[in-house]
Amino acid sequence: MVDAKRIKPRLSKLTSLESLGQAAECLRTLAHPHRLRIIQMLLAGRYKVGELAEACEIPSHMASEHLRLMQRCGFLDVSKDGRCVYYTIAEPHLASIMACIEARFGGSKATRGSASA
Amino acid sequence: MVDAKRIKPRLSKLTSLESLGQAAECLRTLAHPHRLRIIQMLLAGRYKVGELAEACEIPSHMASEHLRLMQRCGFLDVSKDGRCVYYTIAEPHLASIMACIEARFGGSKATRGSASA
DNA sequence: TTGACGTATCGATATCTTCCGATATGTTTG
DNA sequence: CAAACATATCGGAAGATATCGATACGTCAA
Repeated sequence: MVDAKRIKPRLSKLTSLESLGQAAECLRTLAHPHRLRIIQMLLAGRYKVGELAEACEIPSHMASEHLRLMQRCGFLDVSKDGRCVYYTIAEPHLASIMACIEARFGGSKATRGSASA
Repeated sequence: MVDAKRIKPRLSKLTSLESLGQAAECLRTLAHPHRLRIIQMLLAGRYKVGELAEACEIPSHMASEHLRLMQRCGFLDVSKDGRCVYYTIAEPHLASIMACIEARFGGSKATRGSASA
């Protein structure tokens, strides 16, 4: 081995740029303080749009837009009850990503056991 | 269930909007296919700018910009060797976040054991 | 029905990001 | 020294995103 090349690990297991593109889209959707808070709340309980908006200190029509964005990329599900609308977590991986984020940025301790990193 | 209210968990442990703002910034930095690939490679080995650029299929001056971005937000460290420049992972949490991303977006199998879905 | 309420949508604007070509810097080789 | 090389920086064009006020829609109560 003439080469430092030997150290080079299996590039074979790189995620395809296409998949990374999807991942990047999801991360961009995630990358907003109000949306992070919404997800954090939704991982912990059931809230309607107005409550989420209030917790984020934004008008509810803006919470609505954030929610629609996250719904359209598969993060959330919707259900209506009278004139109230409830969104729920649809993508289970959000829990572990949120755990990573909380591990790095303080906030809350792990919700219940099973924290990954 | 009249008492959906009962389910409301401690909002007390919400991460502050300020911290979520920082988290969002980091996520935005992460949210790019070429940057994700660069991080994935750097988590696995040592590469110079040109190699990273080639793996991302971009001109190296663009890899350079991505690297600078990630360095400025604390993800990477730099070291020079002759006319080559090596970047290395400076933020240990990147490993766990990358693991989450890989768990969700296929690409590579878990680095060691613990495969999820 | 009317009005109040909760949520959603629209159009415009301000801001940020990505990408590119051109060019600059620093390093090694001849 | 000059030329080749690896990397970095600059300026601008194109596109994406955030936010806002206005307004529309569906539901409930009187």
